[in-house]
Amino acid sequence: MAKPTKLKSNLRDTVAHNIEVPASSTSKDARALRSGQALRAGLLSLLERKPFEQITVREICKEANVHYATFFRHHPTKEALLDSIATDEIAQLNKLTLAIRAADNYEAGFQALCAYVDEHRSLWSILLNGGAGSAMREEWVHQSQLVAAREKPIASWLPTELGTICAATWIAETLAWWLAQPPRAYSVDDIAKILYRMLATSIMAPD
Amino acid sequence: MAKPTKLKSNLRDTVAHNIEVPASSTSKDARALRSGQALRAGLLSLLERKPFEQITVREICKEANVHYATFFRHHPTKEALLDSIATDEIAQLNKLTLAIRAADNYEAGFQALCAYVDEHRSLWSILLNGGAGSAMREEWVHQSQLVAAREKPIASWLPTELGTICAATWIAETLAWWLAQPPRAYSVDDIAKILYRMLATSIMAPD
Amino acid sequence: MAKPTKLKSNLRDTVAHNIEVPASSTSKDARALRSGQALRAGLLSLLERKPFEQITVREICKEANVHYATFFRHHPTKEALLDSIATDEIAQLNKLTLAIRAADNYEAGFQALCAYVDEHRSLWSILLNGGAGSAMREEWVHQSQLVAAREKPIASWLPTELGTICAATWIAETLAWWLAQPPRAYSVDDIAKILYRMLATSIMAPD
Amino acid sequence: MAKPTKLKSNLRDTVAHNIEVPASSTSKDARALRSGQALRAGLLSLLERKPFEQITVREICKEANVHYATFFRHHPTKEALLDSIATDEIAQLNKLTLAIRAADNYEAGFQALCAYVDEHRSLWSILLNGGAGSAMREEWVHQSQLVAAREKPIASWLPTELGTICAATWIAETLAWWLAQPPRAYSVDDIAKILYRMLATSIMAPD
DNA sequence: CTCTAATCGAGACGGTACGTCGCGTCTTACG
DNA sequence: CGTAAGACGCGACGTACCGTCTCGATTAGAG
Repeated sequence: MAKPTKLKSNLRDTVAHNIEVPASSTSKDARALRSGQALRAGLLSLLERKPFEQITVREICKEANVHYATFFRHHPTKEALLDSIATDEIAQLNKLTLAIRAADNYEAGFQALCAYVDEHRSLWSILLNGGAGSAMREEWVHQSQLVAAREKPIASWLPTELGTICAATWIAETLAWWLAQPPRAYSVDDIAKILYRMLATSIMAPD
Repeated sequence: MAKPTKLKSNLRDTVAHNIEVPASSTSKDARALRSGQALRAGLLSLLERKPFEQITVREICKEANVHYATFFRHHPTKEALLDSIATDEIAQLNKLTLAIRAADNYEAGFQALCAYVDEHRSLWSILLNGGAGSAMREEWVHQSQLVAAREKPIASWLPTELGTICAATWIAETLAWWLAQPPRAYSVDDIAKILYRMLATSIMAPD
Repeated sequence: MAKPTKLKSNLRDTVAHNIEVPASSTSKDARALRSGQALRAGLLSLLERKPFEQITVREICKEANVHYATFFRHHPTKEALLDSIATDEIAQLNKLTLAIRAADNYEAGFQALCAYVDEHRSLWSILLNGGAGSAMREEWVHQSQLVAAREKPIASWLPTELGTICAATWIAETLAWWLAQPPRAYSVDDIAKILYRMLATSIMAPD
Repeated sequence: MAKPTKLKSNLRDTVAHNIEVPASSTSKDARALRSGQALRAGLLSLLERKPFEQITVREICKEANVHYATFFRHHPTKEALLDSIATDEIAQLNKLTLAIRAADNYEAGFQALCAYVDEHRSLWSILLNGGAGSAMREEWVHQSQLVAAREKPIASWLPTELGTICAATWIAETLAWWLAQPPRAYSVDDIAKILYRMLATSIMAPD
């Protein structure tokens, strides 16, 4: 059954837009770059204050000082903008997440993951605890599924797909909780240890 | 930070409606009951086919054969309707979920939980995997937090709040995954065992 | 070849509107009537000041104190509104115009025509000399053609079709010119005589 | 009262353009000439198929294989382009039209007029019966008025101004009708005779 | 036969109007 | 005389052209 607000899904569902070709990636015009970045910043700024669904394209444009029509020259819909913001970071993070399994040293992997998030604390705080939290979680699980599909299962007692879901969900939720705590309540080490212990004793536990 | 699509939050955010007093709870009129149930059934029916945000009040009314204006005599908004559908079931389920901790026999607790869901398979399939999945998950976690706040922590190495989040999320995700599988692929027993193994050895484990 | 701004043609060209059924004719709601009349008056008022093509639906609505979306609940396009204003009057006038040929007394026919226009001087002043002048002329010729097609030709030296065009055009142009003159510069009688002399001795003259 | 789509009026109404100086007249560059001619041809080609108002600057450019921005280096607006196409021809034709009154031999004058139009049949077919028909008629009457203002009236029973309007309108309508007929249905001679007979027996008739 | 300046293609951008859609309120007229 | 039907104001949606404005890349035509 369709996950409603999944970013990728929404992206795929968008009908053809006849306007102009979105210039998101290939543009070399300095103006286009400035507009694109302003829109990103504008959306992130709004996500600190209100849920994504209540954010209007017009609001993003006003926040970014970019004309309404210009928005659609960059992104076919506001979901696409959120996705283009999120995809890079999620992919980056997912790389670390999945690297954990490949590495011999799980603990070091979690350590790297948490350190990375800590370095981009404000951004990830918005992404996970801001107005797009649930969309981000879904996208996270989705991307994890894609990557995990190419790996071999771990615990035989736990269906691979479900295992991936739980692992991804667990990491995302933990990080979200962490970022919602007072600044220095928990160190990178603390969280890495929690993550490790939880996964090692449950999902990754041998049969 | 605000959870965006949380049902209760949305409910609380609704501004005053000058129309008539919502008849959802206090009404004794037979017609009002019939309308209320028709609206519930209508929304559930639509949730099987499309995401909640894309469902229109007018659609619900058409599905329920209820006049548009009548909808607002029962619920101030469509979120309120979804909430009124979900709250009861979630509370019911949450009672079972939390009862697991109280019970001496964890496995029996999970068994009861899964059996209950299995009995209401089609409803829960819609709620968890239908168009309101993410809202349901958030509401679930939210209610779990409320209940768990009154209990005493278990594992000292795991912050209580995070433990609750993890337990609620994992159960919800596991059930959602289960309900998305082919009808009889996994038995009530299978899922209960998985849940037990996942949770009992980690969250509920002593320090 | 297609007459571009012909009102009827534009009407026919309009694609399907999915909004709600236009309530122009059958509505009994007092509010709908008030909106409809306000829109008519608004357009006429604007036509005194600027060409039809430069008039915007939004302007009409502002002038009429009617919401933009409401416009389309009455008319699929601004051309349709103009048409619904014009058709009645043109048909009325055309009846008189064509009646001239049927009557024994041409002069009396022209007299009646001019008297009618004089009675609705301000309206016709707007229609013929306002911002919709050329559209009105084209519609006039068009309707004349339709009616004349059912009559038998008069002067053999002049192709019927061309004769009709000429008659309709001349009458329209003469009336337009008349209405543009200072109020009492020419009497109803003067114009009736001019029309009679122009048309009776040429178009209606036998071979 | 303002004639709405009159080309000259539209031209006069255009606000200052800060772009570059229009190269239409003063340019000697071969490239500029080529662009200018391509735009003229493009507009005429489109006018065969659709009304002027529905033609887009971008369409003209695509038709002419000229870049959009280049259009404005030649003409401030599409009306200006149409005007620059039409003015020459109308002036040419008007010269012949007015020459009729000066010449002793009216019939020869009409003959010359019709012959000229016949020679440029395809162009005038577009101008009069194409998508800019009504604008052309209005411009025609307008120019006729300007020239006629310097002449002395003919028939005392007919106000000069109205006489000019009717004459110009009559000629324009007749030519338009002629050009809309099958290629060789009416000869140059036929039309010249019709024009002559109509005007001689009505507008030009002595008191 | 350069080289300088005019011309052009490409396209991002701010604007304004379009017509559609769903919302929630509120009036009516009907049964 | 209460309720359905639905007109209405509202405001966001996404599209379409508009005309302005950099930019480089050519390509004349004057020195």
